[in-house]
Amino acid sequence: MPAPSLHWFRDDLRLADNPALTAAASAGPTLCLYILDEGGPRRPFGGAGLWWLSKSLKALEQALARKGGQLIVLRGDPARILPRLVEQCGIDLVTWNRRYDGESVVLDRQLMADLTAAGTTVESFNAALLNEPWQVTTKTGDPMKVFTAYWRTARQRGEPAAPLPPPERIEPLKLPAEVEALSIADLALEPDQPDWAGGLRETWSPGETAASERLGEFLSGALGGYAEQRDRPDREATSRLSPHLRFGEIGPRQIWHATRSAVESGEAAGSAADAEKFLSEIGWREFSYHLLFHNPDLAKANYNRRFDAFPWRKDAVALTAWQRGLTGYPIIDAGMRQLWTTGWMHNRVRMIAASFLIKHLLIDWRRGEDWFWDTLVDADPANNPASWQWVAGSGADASPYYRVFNPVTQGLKFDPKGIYVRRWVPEIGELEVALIHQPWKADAAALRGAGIEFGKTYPRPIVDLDLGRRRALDALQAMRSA
DNA sequence: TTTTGAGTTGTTCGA
DNA sequence: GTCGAACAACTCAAA
Repeated sequence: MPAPSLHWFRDDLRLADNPALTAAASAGPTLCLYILDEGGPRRPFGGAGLWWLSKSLKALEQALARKGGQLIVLRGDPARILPRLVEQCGIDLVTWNRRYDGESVVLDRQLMADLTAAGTTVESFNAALLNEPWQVTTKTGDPMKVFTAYWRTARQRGEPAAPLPPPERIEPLKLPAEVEALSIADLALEPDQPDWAGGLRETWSPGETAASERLGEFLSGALGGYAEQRDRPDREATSRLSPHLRFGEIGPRQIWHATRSAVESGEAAGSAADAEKFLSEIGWREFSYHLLFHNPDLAKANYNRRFDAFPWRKDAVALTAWQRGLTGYPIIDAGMRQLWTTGWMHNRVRMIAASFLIKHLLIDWRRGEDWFWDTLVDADPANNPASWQWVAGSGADASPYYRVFNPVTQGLKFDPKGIYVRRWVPEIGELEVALIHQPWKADAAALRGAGIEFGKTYPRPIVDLDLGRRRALDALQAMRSA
């Protein structure tokens, strides 16, 4: 007896390895629903995230249509929309894939209770993680707090399940006339006036198909040498899968198995060591979700509460200079402009830029986390706060306090020829390699030759590195003795 | 309960 | 130019 079912898409905008969609589609005619969550307690998407979402929903709509299905889009508060829709459409089965941020956990739990009480079956699944956050524990059953121990324990649980194929066919459920579905364009997710998304369009292809192609290209290309090259922002040495993962256009089980089989069959360019390094990055994503689930206020509160006494500075001028890529430190300015233009920043540069804001400028990590949340296409409720707290030293597995990245040293080490800087900070591009990461050391002739006038074409450094470093170490001392 | 070894991503100094 | 040590002390995980 076919049961009218509803699959609620959230952070799982794909057909393959989507257990909740598969369950709904095999039960009977299926209403495929996306709700733009507005006005509820959940953290709203940033601008870059909304852009990606609009493209990803379009790709999902087309993919569903190829299977006979239809994407229904609504906007508003899911807690109000979903129960009414279930009643209006006579739905017997509601499915979704689980989310792990505190607000979503509360909302989903409440919805499950309400719908179940009203006589609807609700089934939730795991599409986002290799391991549920509660499945990896210490011997005493506590959440893990150290990455290496976490990842070792997670690995000992065995291979992740094999990914599911997409449903062969999705029978659409006819909507009653009183339900007014929107088009994706109605959501007005893309920037209009001004249209700042040109760099995003040039850089990215959202959607499940593109995600799968990206993984394939990575495995047969940049995976070779990944362990060594992944820190080089001047090269195409990373997977660039992060926004696809963020929106669930691809899942970690698919990545895991594709990587393993590509290496074993010899199709991949990389060694087993490269694959291990890459998969451990997936492990960091898992660890971040583990931390978020067990610490729902991860984006708001210091994981290590001793940092509540940290003497942050308020400095709107410096914060703006950092956001706009006008700090006078080329590697940082390059990263911040790459972020603004493409919605993405190389991970190594994220660490350098974050360390600079937190330590040299002494600005609260939450200001930086907010900015990344708004501008990153991969802004993730777990990865973003966990990584910022890690750099700040307030997070799990925190770095020693004296680990203050020097933007010149880091630039010379990871962008040795200045290729990355020249690409994003072209106004100093004529400087020779020795000066490209420290233009203030150029003499008058070199500056004239490169067409640089400090304060006009490019800023002087907004803070002295030695002063900034000492001030950061002093601040940590002050916090410790507070 | 106590003890012990270990812990993503660095910088600077001085030999 | 290269290399090792110091940086200062804390928490976690497991035996």
